[in-house]
Amino acid sequence: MIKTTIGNISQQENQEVVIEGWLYNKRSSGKIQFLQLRDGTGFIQGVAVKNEVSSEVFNLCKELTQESAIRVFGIVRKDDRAPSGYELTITNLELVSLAMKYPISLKEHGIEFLMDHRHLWLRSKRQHAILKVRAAIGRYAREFLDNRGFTHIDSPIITSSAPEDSGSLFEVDYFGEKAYLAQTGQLYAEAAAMAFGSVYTFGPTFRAEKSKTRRHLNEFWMLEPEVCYLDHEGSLKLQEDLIEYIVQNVIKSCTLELKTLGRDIKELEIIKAPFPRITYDKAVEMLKENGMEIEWGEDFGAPHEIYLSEQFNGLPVFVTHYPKDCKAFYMEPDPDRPDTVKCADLLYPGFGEIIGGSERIHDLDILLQRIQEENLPMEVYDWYADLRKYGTVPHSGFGLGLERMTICITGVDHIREAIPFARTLNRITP
RNA sequence: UCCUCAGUAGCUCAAUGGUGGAGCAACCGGCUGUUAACCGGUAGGUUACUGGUUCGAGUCCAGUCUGAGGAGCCA
Repeated sequence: MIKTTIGNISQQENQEVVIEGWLYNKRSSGKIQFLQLRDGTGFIQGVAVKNEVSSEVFNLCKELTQESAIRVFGIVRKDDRAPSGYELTITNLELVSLAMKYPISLKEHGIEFLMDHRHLWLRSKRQHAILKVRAAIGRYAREFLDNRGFTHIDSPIITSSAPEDSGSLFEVDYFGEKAYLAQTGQLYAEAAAMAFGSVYTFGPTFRAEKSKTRRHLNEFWMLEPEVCYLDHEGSLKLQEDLIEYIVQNVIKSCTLELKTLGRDIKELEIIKAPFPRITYDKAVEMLKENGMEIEWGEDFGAPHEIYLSEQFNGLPVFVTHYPKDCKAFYMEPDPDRPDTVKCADLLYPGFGEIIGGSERIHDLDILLQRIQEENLPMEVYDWYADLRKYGTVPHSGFGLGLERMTICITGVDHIREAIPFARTLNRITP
């Protein structure tokens, strides 16, 4: 008798094993019961035949309710009728706990109902697959950077200042003083980069925007690499290598999950560096040629980004050198085009922006001038300006949205399914 | 914040201004290969809330609440 998991079941063919899990679903005839089991690592069907098990076990099968916790003993059989290729011929069954009437059936449900039951919805096949992919993305992102000698630095979540002049910060009380939940770890990453060379932060960020779209969360996870002595072009190379590494490894390790999600693998296999690059100027030109309304100097809306993202044979595209008025104060102006900055957004086909990044201003005077131009409170950026006083160097960084990356790889249509417990405009529970 | 739409059984949805129904889930029974199994039966309702029009309102009108889709903001 071997204790095993469904994920490893192929190694136990024709052996008697025990699986500890839950009843996902059940179908029965008078003398045969099909138990759909799950244990967190996968799904498998257990078959109990009346003549081949004790009457106690067969009757217990009949009593089982959806999501009851059970310990299932059986022999692993290869079976072409099974979606995963394997079945379990049940020999014995232990009830760990009988589930009460389970609210989520396998039929259709509305999104409000499902989000109200998110704590249970996580158990369903599709949600399970999405979150396995999300975990893999985070794992490969860290692996890629760790392999390149990056140091993982945690930036604070409670901060005293607003890095960008927006009213999009969640306010918290900090011993009687106003503080805010971080909407980026970038400024801290820049400080750490000057100490460690290449760093990244990876943590939750918060935006108090009353966004109501399939692309926005009020709490989301962001990977923010920051590298000293790295210019704009070097940053783009790092970004495309990172995306390629994540996508190609997820294809390999999450085959079953992507199949569950009905994802077309071919669309993912072609995601390999280098990615095409166009300037903002060129992008505006393309949009105008397509008859879309846009004037130079305006930032792109969702329809613009989607259109641009789909013009490059299924590859993500870098849009570089935006007008400086569209972008954050800390971005390095392009000496050849001082009205633009050395930045890039990476637009994923059919989705839009998944990365935003730039070379940072490293010159103290230019930084102070930009802070002034944007009417930002100078005292807030005191320590940030310090980084330009003591051995300043050119450096670049970017932010990758974990949930957006998850959408692009899984193909799910709404970002609330790309995070375990979404925080959105109308939802803070469960 | 703006625009659009919706709210009826636990869930997903029907119901011309005229006796509120079905499928699934639950419960009882049947079936030895089911893949959201199937078949028969039972039970299940303050039609989101408040007010109005009407002989009569789930249905029409006004307001409120809740949610969804889209826009803006961005990762």
